[in-house]
Amino acid sequence: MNISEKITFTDASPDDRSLAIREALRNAIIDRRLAPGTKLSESEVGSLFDVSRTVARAALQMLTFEGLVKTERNRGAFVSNPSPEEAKQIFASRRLIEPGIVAAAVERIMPAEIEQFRRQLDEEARYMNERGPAARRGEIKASGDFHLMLASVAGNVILQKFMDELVARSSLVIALYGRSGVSSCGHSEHSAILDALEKADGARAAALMVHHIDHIEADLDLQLKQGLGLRDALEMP
Amino acid sequence: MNISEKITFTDASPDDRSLAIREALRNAIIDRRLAPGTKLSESEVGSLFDVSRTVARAALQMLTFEGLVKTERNRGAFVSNPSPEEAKQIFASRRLIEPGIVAAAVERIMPAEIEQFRRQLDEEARYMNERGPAARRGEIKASGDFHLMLASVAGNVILQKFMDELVARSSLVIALYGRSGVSSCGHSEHSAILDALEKADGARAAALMVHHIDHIEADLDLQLKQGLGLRDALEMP
DNA sequence: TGCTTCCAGATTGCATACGATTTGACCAAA
DNA sequence: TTTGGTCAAATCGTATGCAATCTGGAAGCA
Repeated sequence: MNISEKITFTDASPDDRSLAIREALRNAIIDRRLAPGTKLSESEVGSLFDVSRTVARAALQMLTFEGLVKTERNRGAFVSNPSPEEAKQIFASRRLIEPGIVAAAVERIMPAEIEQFRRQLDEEARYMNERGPAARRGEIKASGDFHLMLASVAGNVILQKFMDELVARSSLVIALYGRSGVSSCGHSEHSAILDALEKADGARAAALMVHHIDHIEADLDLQLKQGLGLRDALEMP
Repeated sequence: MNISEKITFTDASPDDRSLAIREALRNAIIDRRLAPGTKLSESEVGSLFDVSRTVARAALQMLTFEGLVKTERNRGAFVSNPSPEEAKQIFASRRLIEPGIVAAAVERIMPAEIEQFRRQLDEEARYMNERGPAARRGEIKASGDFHLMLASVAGNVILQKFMDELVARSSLVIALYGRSGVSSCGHSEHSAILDALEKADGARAAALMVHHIDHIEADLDLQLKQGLGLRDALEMP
């Protein structure tokens, strides 16, 4: 395992260390530092973060709930290896939820937040112009953060949680099935959405969002993709 | 605590007992046998189900993730006491998701499933005509099950999980803020939705669903409601 | 060689032990 | 009566130990 970002526990999180571990693993997964299928053994995670198996286990359980990790009884936890079917469902869910989110965001967004979005887009652009895997990771992360910021502005905590899950799982899917790594048109589309937001044009923003999701999904190669996991293949009648 | 429905572990669930406990507690909560605010101590839950705190804790953690239980550090777990604000967000989420679910269900529903829905509606009607708290509980449960069946037919596992959470939390909200207990018009509206489904009229089914959700929410009294919990009141700036 | 059997190592599932934190009661003082 | 302080009981957070299960490879047999 290769989790460089060691956590200083006493620092940011005086309590609930399992939550911090969950966050660290989450970041590692959506950053692709942990590849799908990687085994996450309780003792290994525990010793990496200097905690007992108990708390490592709690973190893994949380990730399992989010769908980022799959656990098999008596075998352990593995980074999820979403099937094409799963991928389609993830994007179907997003197509359903995100237009509503931008519509809500239009009603509530404040000038200061628009400014924040602009800065976010600048960061996206910076990563886009850089080369190398680190920049790619940064780009994926930043792109996801755009959607999460929207959810945050929309002001519905429940939808925000759903989006947290959907965006994270999308990152996994893109890592697995992405043709070009990141759809390069993503940035300009984000930009267009923000423009519509600024003009308080909810209908347009929602429509743009649907197209945006379509484009992301269109950049995937969801045709059975040789692998399929072999184990999953047999479980699928 | 008053959980009559003792589980026979070795029976239905050879594995993962925490999952069974979660299910039992879930049912107790959405059936209102466990009132909002009730403390769910780890040791108590554990001894009730004849398991150690470890597995009881896991069950409570799952329920916390679903929003049915709130845990405070070093204090324990309590049945959620959703605020009016939370309630509004729950229904806003449902208004966003459920129309899409019925639309998807229209595309995939099979005759056998329609038959199943009819039986479900019959059961709803039976409870509706009975009197007494047990019938009320049955009615709430059956009414929620209708929505869950729809999600199941829609065939999107992720949305199904979201709906699981939303329906369960809705039950809690109705228990807390429901004016008439159950909106009596619910049954006929379910019936109308099913008719539209049968005629494969997706647009109409979706529209009916939105109205249905509106009606459920309209039956709630979400005006601050005296209580507010005192503790929550201070945490809310 | 190829196939089956069996055992050792590793890992999880679960229970329990111990320290830390909170709570509520009791008692004293104003 | 009310306020404030101290302490014991209860409960949670976490580590660890043991049994059950799975895996992989070595040995045995055809």
